[in-house]
Amino acid sequence: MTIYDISKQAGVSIATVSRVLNGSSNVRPKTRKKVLDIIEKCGYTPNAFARGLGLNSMKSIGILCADCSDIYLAKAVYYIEKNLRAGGYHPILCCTGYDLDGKKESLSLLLNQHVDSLILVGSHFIEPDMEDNQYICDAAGQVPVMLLNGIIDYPNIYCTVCNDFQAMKDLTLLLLDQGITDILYLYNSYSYSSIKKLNGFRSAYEDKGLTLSEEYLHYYSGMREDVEEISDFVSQIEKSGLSFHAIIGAEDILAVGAVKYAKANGFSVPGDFAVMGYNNSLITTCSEPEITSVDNGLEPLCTQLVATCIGVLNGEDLPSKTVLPGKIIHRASTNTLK
Amino acid sequence: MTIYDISKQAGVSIATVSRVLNGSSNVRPKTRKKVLDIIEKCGYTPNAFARGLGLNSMKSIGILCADCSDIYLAKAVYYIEKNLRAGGYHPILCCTGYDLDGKKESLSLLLNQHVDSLILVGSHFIEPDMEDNQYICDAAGQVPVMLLNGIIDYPNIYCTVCNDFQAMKDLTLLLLDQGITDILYLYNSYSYSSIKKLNGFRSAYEDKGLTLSEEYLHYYSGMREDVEEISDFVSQIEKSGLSFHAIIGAEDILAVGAVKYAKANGFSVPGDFAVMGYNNSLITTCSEPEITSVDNGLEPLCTQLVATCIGVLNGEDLPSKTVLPGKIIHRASTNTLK
DNA sequence: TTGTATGCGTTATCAT
DNA sequence: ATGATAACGCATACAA
Repeated sequence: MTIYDISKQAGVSIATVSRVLNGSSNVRPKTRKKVLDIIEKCGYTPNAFARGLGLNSMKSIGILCADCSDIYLAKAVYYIEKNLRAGGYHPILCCTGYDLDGKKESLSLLLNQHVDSLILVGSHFIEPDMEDNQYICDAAGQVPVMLLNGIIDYPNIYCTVCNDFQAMKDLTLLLLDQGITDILYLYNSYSYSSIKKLNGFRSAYEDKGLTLSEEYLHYYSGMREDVEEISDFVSQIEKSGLSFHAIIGAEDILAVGAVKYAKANGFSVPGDFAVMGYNNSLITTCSEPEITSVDNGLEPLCTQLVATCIGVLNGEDLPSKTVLPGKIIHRASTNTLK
Repeated sequence: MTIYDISKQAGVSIATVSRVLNGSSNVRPKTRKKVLDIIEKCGYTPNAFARGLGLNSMKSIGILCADCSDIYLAKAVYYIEKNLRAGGYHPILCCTGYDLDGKKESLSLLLNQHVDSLILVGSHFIEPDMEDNQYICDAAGQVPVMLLNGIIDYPNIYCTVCNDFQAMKDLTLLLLDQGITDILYLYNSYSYSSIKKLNGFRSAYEDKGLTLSEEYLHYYSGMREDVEEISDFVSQIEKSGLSFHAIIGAEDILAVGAVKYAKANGFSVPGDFAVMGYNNSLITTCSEPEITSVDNGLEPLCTQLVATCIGVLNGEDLPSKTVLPGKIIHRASTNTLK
């Protein structure tokens, strides 16, 4: 069933059928109806490949994410997918893994598929060494590139980010304002966001005229989702002689591990120390007590990103950087709700 | 940059370039090298749309899932994506939502994109009323359809499922064998898997010659991921006068809610009652105590499914139904580890 | 082993 | 308002 079959049955040329299909105004209403009726009757749909060849686009968008089974990235993919679909685009998903080579290869794979645009989900895509981001800039030479929670200042690259710096700073200030200044800070990544958060943490101390001792900063390099291992990690830190009255995890899972540590060692949260997480994911409410966390507004972030993406594809001139605020969600692991 | 440019530069015809590109053996090594060198030099890659038009395939596969932000479905999508990529296929993701119309529309969308095959992720796709599954059978008329954790007996539909019946039965027997027979069973779906699990639960009682009172079966219809609401739900049941010494959640989140209920009301788990979940997802270890759960072998399930998918596309004759076993993971919420 | 010619199903540019 | 026809870039049957 092709456009020729329809044109024959309708007694018109394929050009007219094509016009009807694409909503061209230059078609007599009567002709349009006749053609539409036949299309309906035959259940005809245009061949997407041929259409793609002609238009040089299949309205497909490549979504790159390190690991779509990650609870946070999965949510991002979900919102992005929904918005893209609503805009008439087809998302092609590619989970790249966390290493650079995998990302490069995935990106090239999608470019070969002739996607209309690329969406890079998560700050993990921005490497500290700018040279390692060159492949992204190169890609931007072919199609517009959207970054979620990452910044690269380059033509045809559009960034949508949460103000993680400010959110983490506010979170920290909540504790400092209560006089809690010995805060154990746990992080597990050197990604763009992670660095922003750490800077926010530092900045809170500066604002209060306090000096932050580096020994309170601890990088966890174990299994991402192994709560037990994280708990042990905290235990090690405590045994090394460090004392603290709060723990901030740069990601929720670290905070969950901190609560586990408390339970395992008979400490009370927030009695003996407060615990805070980041991302406001489901696991903050699975924990006991539930964990105060930052909602970084993933949904509006994704909505904004896709709007920019589609806008750019439509030739609109849009700002290359959008920053949205985070929001602190108070729960029982802290005494911050006043 | 097209195949014509390459052919000119190499001084051969486009047919030869095409042969080189597609690994045809009938090319003189010298010619092949010359062509490959030029391709390399120019960084040429064939146009995917034109290729798709000619071959009537872009090696793309539609992945349908109700909600890829669901912790379990996200993992499934992850494994499936990985295996498809490894097989040289491109996954087009479509989150359908849980209602039938959304599923139908999504499926038709992907079919219009001319995917080579469809993968339906999760038992939610199988409606109790077989008539409602007709659109899936219709789709199977066009491309092979793969079902993860669902069964439809129909030509060109291939099913890969976990033996949820047996796994839930085994889980229940662990309790019955300990003399715990008043088990509160929580479920939140009437999907294919959910029914299988419930049947497994019932069957365990039958095997032991016990009669199961229907008042122990409770359907939770609230927000999927609202732990607080689930906790309240259990509280209501208890207040209605039902007494129990174990709670089985047909999904982990229900078990997490059960543990919350215990904490909120001063009960000890597993002292006052045991708690069991299903899916062995991350949240079982975020809970305190950690929750005994069934690992339904999602990774091997997905690997098997994709292997079948690619096999079928290659014309192999493969079984239309594969059943893999689940595995109980013992944790502190039960006294079952002997 | 290599080249020629045709088809794949559209869209778009001309004419009419 | 409508029709004829040329791209679009590749694969492939057929010739040589």
